[in-house]
Amino acid sequence: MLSVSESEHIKAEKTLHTIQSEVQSTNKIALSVDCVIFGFDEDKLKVMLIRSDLKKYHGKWSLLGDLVKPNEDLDAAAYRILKQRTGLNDVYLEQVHTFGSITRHPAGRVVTVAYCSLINVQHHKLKITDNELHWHDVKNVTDLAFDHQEIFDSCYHRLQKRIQEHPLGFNLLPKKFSLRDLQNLYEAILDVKMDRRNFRKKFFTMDFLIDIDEMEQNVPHRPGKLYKFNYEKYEKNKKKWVGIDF
Amino acid sequence: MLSVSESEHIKAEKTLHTIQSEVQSTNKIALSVDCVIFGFDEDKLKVMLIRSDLKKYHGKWSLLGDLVKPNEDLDAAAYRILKQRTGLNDVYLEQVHTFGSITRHPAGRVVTVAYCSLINVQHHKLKITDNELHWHDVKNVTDLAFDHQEIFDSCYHRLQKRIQEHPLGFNLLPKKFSLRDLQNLYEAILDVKMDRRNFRKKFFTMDFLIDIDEMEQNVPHRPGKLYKFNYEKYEKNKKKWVGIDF
DNA sequence: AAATAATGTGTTAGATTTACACATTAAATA
DNA sequence: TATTTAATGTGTAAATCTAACACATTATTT
Repeated sequence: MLSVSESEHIKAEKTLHTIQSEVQSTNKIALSVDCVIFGFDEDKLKVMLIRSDLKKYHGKWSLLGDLVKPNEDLDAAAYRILKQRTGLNDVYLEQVHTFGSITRHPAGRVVTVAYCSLINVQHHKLKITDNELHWHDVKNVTDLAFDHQEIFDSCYHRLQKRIQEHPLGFNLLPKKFSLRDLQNLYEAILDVKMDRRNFRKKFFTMDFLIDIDEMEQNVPHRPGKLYKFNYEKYEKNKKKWVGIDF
Repeated sequence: MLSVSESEHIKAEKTLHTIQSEVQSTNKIALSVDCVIFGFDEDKLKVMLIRSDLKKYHGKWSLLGDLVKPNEDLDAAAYRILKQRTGLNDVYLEQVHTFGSITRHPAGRVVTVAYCSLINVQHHKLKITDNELHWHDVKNVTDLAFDHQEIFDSCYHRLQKRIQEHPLGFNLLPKKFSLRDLQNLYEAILDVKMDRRNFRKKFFTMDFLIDIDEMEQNVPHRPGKLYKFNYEKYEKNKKKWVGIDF
C-alpha cells in the first residue's frame, strides 16, 4: 500500500509530496500509550492494573492505556491517562519503550508506547473505588493480557536500574520520610536486603537529605527522624558518570 | 474523531469492537523509524547522514529513516533501513526513544521510533558511494533537519551511557583489535582522555579479552598485541548491578 | 648504530565498600 | 514505676577499588 523505497537501489530522500500521500493513505497503524503506574504502600511496591474486557483476555489484568489522539503529543496522552485514572497532575513520568509486534493486539495493528510512572499513593485514594481498577503487589504480577507482561517487565527493570542512578524513589514516598521508609523502598524495588548502617552512611554522604527536625508519629517503637529530599542541591551537584564497568 | 474515553467518569476497558472501529477509522498517525548509525574510523566516532530533499530543510542533513509498513515489526523496519543503506545484516541495533511531537514533521503527524545502531565501517564501504550519503564526525553534527538533532543527541547520550555498562563498543571495532584501538574508541565516544595504564588494568581485570597471540601489522612503531572479545564468557559472568549512586 | 615513538608493566596513596556490635530511645508491658 | 522490647542511631577496621604516576622494552625510522 505504501509506496516506500522498497526497490533494490537506494534512492535519495523522499519528497514532501510523496510522504504526504503516504501519511494520508489508508491502512495506517494505530498508536496507543500504556502506563505502568507504580505505587509504594505498606512497604510493598505496587502497580495499578485494570481488568481487561476483551473476551480473548477475559479475567486477565492489563495496563492502563488508550489510543493517542491525532493532535496529542505522546507525553500528553500518557499524562491524560494518569489524570483519568489517578486524578493526579504532576507525577513522575518517563517513556520506556515502544512495542510494535504485528500480532500484539487482537484488533489489528496497534503500536504502543510504554510509560513508567511513579505516584504517591497517599495523594490519590479517591479514584480507585472502581472495582475493576486495583493496586497489585508487583511480586504477584503474572500473565497479564496482551503483551502487557512484557511491557510491565521492561518498565519494572527500567525502574530498578534508574532508581540506583537517579533520585526517582522519592516520588513514591511522602514528602517527609524516615530513613527506614527510604530503605524499605529500595529493598522493595530492588528485591534485596541492605545493611542499615551502610545504607544510612550512603545517603548521608550524598548529602541530599534535609533534616527537618521532626520525628515519626504514632509508631509502636522509638520514632525515627524525618527528612526531605533536597532536589535543588541535587540538580546543582549532579554527577558526571565516567566509569567502565560490566 | 476517535470515540475514546474522553468523558469525565472512568469506564471499564474498551470492547474489541470499539477498538477495531477506532483502528480502522481515518485520520491515523503515521509511524516511521529513524536510525542513528554510528561508525568508528580513523579514531573518530562517525554517524551516517543523508541530505534532506525537502525544500523546508534544503541542504540540511538528516537521519536515515522510512515509514513502517503495515505488516512490519518495528525492529524489522530498522533492520530493513540498515540493510538498504549499509548492506549489512547482523548489526547491533537498539531502540532508544519514540518522538511524537505533533509538529515534528512538515507532512503531518508522523511519530518516529529512534534506533541506535553500531557498525564496523570496514564491513560495508560499498554502498556509501551515493553522494548524498556520508559519514560525519559526531563532533560536527549540528543543525540537522526535522527534529533529528534531538534524536541524534538522545542516541549519542544513550551510547555514551551504555558503552560504560555493556560491551557494545566491540561492534564498532574489527574482530581483532589492540588495546590502543579500544582505548581510542572509548575516548572518542566519551570525549575524555584516560590513563593508558589504568585503562588496560581495567580491561584485563574484567577478563573478557582473549589474547589471540597476534600482533599489529604495518604500524610505524612497536606493534601491539591483538585481542578478541569473549562474548561467551561475558554472557556467563554478567554482573548483577547493585549500588546506589547519584 | 642511534634516535624515535610507541607498547607493556608495578606501586603507592587515597577513596570507597563491606562487614560487623553496641549504646540509645520511646512504647508496651508487667 | 520499673522492666522489657523493638526499633533508631552511630563507629571502626579490613578489604577492595580508583587515581596518579615512571621507567624499561621493542620495532621502526633515520
